[in-house]
Amino acid sequence: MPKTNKTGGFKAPKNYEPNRGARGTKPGSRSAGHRGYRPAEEGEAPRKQRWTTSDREARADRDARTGRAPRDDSFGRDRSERFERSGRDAGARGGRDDRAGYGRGARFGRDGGAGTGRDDRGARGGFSRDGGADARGARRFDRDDRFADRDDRGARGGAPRDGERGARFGRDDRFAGRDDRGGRGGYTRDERPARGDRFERDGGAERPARSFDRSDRPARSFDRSERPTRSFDRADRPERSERPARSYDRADRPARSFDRDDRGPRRYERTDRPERSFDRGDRGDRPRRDRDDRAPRQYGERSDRRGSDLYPSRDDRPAFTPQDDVVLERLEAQATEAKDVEGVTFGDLGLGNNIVRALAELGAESPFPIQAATIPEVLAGRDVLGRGRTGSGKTIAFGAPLVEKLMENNGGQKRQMGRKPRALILAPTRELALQIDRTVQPIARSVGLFTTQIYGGVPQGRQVGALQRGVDIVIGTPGRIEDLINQGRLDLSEVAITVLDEADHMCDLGFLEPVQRILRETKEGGQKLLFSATLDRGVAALVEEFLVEPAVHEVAGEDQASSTIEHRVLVVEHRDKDAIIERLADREGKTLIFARTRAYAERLADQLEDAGIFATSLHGDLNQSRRTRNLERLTSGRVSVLVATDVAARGIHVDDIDLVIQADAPDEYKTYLHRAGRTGRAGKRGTVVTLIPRTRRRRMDDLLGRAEIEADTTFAAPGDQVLEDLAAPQA
DNA sequence: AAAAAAG
Repeated sequence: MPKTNKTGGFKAPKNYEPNRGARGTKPGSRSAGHRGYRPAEEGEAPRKQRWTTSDREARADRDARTGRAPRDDSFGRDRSERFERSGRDAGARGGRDDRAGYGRGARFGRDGGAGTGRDDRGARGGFSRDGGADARGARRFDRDDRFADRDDRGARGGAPRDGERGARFGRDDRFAGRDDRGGRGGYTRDERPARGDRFERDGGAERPARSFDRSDRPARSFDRSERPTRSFDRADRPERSERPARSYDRADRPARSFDRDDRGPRRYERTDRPERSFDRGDRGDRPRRDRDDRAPRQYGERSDRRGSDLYPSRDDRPAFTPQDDVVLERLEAQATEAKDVEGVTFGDLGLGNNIVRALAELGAESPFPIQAATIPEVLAGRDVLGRGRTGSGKTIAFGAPLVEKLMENNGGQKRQMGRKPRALILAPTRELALQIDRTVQPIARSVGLFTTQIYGGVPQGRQVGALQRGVDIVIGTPGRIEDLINQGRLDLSEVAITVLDEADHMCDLGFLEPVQRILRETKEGGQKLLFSATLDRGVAALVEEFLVEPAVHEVAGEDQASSTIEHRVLVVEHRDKDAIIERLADREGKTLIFARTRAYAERLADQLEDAGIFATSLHGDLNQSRRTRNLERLTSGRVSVLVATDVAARGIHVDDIDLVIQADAPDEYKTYLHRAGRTGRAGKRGTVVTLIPRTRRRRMDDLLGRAEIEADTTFAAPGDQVLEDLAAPQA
């Protein structure tokens, strides 16, 4: 057996950035406290330490407090030795050490890294280059040629792609590499199944559960009794909207639909939730199964419970202390309805002419409800919590008044060199930071203010340069911002307005503390704005420390029922999963596929490409330039399918995605809502298809219940009509 | 599991 299969050894080193190593930088970080740290041996002098001792202490301290696993130094050392052996590029990967556990050793351990994967293609193409641009260019052509070729190719049979197409060298190599890796000589493409075999092992997360399942057979016979409904369901599909098939499903949760009708926009105000206790009791009947089979779920549920009050939780035990109750109360939102803002203009809300014009140029002629609700509050200087469905215009809701306020407080000292930033916008992903800047920058420019992006994954030189010239609004991600603060290159002491986009995500474990530290750097008494599509008590830690009597706003009637998104759940056999995804993705229209891991996202993208579908991937194993480029490919329509991890789940806006496929179901209902929010934007129709194994049905039902989503659940196998229907373009 | 930090 190949030694690498556990870590997905065929995966390419995504962050390999050949241009860095080519400059002759030293390999890997060697400073104490870093993963690759190795005390000087082999007569090696300690490397330059970029972080100060206090930085590292702070980090160690934080790691301890967040319960992060101690760094695995042996692994790190092992790896860094490999890097050294490979004799290049290790320096380029420095900062990524934390992520490493991920098949990195495997990737490099084999043969010094050459020729094992996609990235190396590019590397090989540009090995002699001095700058990354060439390499990237070469790679792009490589890809594009491949697409161009595809049409000519007709059947992608076993015809080996020979070297006659120089531009595609990478591809061929990749397969060669794969053979190697699998330890399985010279199969042709037709032998693909072998690959699936390996993948199955890879996706084996469900495997153990399966054997358990077997002992749980009662559940299965139950399933069987449901089977007939499958054909029934299909026959009925035209009237799907009526959801006849649901009725049997509903038996679990009778109160839900009732509840729905009853519910006003302020869902969280409901105090009686009969169905919940019912649920609990039901579960109590099978304690054993819950414990053994679904430990992770219990965990997930718990965090939901703790974190939710804008969304109903299915728990009626007294889960909060009096102190929590205060927070709960503070989070009660004022609901604004669309009709409340009819005829209101941005000017009416208090924005100046320049800004109104800039907004019009961005396509925002009149304010959306969330904007009408929050803009006056922000202008009045209040702290604001804003919740609005994805795509409801949150960026403008905070961006426009923020600019207006900065302008008002300009005090005549405009555009001073090296002036300190006066506003900060934090986002959880780089893509989102970029996207926010694309909206905020034109607004800021319209009144002569400057923005800059501060995020990782790119050289900091330009960012530092911009700061030295002086900017008014900093937009970025926590890591680099904190880094620059520690370097003394970013001073937030004049920041009077701070915005947290996707605030609840920023409060997730691991994100919260950097965010808190950053907020503490900002001006005391500064205004704080928290926005998200799913804003719940998870933000309490921030609210308590930083917000003073915040105004809480949401948009009335913005629940899933009024959404333009249709939700479907497909129960599939694991072995069919890839084929089903392939069928669903082979369609007109833009499709976004979510996978749980980077490796799976990459593999799926590969598979789809191999099937002749224009697909690409987006995840944290790609370097930033490729992340940006791949996202742009979907935006521009050069590919129609993007396979992404949850890096793309929140906030990312791409026009006209009409199908979202969840290759792996999310663990949290909020994740579901955010992923689903990538489609059905601006009132357009969209479909969300979630693939689950049958063992996950109940868990999925619970999740949908928390998200207040009604979804049809059907069994599906390759060749089923339901797949054709779902793949059909949205009307 | 993923995200976010290394001229």
